[in-house]
Amino acid sequence: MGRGKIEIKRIENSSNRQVTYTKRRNGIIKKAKEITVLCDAKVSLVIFASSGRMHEYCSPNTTVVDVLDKYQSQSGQRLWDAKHENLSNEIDRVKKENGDLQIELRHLRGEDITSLPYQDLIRMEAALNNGLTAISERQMELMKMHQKNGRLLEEESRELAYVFQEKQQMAMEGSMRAMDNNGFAMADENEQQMPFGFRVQPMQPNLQEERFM
Amino acid sequence: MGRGKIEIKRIENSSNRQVTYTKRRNGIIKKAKEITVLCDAKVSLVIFASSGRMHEYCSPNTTVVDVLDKYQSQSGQRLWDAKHENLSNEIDRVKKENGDLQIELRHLRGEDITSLPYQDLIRMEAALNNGLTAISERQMELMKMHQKNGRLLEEESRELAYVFQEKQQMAMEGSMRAMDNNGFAMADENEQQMPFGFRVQPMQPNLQEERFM
DNA sequence: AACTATTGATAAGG
DNA sequence: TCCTTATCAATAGTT
Repeated sequence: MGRGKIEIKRIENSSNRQVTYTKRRNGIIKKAKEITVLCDAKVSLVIFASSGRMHEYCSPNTTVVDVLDKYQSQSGQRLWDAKHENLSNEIDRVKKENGDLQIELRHLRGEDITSLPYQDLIRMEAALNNGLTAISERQMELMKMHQKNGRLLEEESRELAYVFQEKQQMAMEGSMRAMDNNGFAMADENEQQMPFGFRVQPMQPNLQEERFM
Repeated sequence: MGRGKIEIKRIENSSNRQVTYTKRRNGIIKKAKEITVLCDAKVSLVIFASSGRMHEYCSPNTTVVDVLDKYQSQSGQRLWDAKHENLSNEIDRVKKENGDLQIELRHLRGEDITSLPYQDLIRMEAALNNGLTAISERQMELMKMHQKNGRLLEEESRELAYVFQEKQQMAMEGSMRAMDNNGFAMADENEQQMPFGFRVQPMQPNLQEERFM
């Protein structure tokens, strides 16, 4: 289709090749558009020149993704499953990590601990005590700061006293309750000692602590 | 190019459309092959008939995936990303959840708490106390079971006693230390009360507790 | 599916 | 790069 017949083999002359590429690329794209309209077809066409430049055609009302989804399902080839798999694996991994963290948190909150071995209970107790120590010290710090700043007003002082009293009260009750509930008979020589420290019952922070900050 | 000119619009006659589709599809694929050879181009061509049947052409030594990877990088369009946006979003979500859980755990362990408001400290203290109560009670249970099973041997009994004594000792020391360290002067009317409960220092589970399980 | 008149695409040249 | 145009290729309608 031209001034002379040509053999279908690589055009060695670079500029001729470039010209032919442009002409034929336009031709193919035109044909693609025509078959789309004439025959109700869906076409996805991507062409790269040897230079690397890209041109594409995709039927209207479609995306390359749509076409390739259908392509994938019909060809049986997996186009993006490999990529997909990586992401899925990472999700699974992070979700598992998430689950472990949740379980750890639940255990630290005293939930679902009946299945834990004694050893773990000891470890958790240590960790919890550790955390409580740090928090208590931090609370102390905060209050010292308040005092130094002279912002501990008369009213606040009374509220603080109330909070402490409350805490102490709860701690006592908690200890009593623990004894009652467990009804554990100590060995003779340790009868008067309270095992595992004095535990307070959890409290709701519905008091005026907010006013300290 | 035929016995008569045709308008480029949908061919209403179904069998005509089917015939034209086949002819033109072959034509396009032939052109694609030719430009591949003549011009060193890479082509990915996927065509769907309105019937749903698919035909494709892809340059030799290439895959559709290769071509579309290049397509994606050059077009700036997101081919896979669109597919994977949901997955990516989920990863982000789960990772964030993960981070939050990690932070919560660190806080409960007493780490990075200096930035926390007083209110949160109170809440955490409550949660930790809650957990300790549950764990203590569970430890009690386990020991009662041991006793009932008659498996609390003479030696174990002595070890148990030792452990309790140790705990009690540490609790006392912890309280003293807390007072010393904080040096917090209580309001007059609360002088004799210990704020925030008695905190024991963390302990290492290096004793003989393991033998209980 | 094959044929062929006709249009369309394009190679080479300007 | 774009236009021209002779020539070849694709294909519409027919058989």
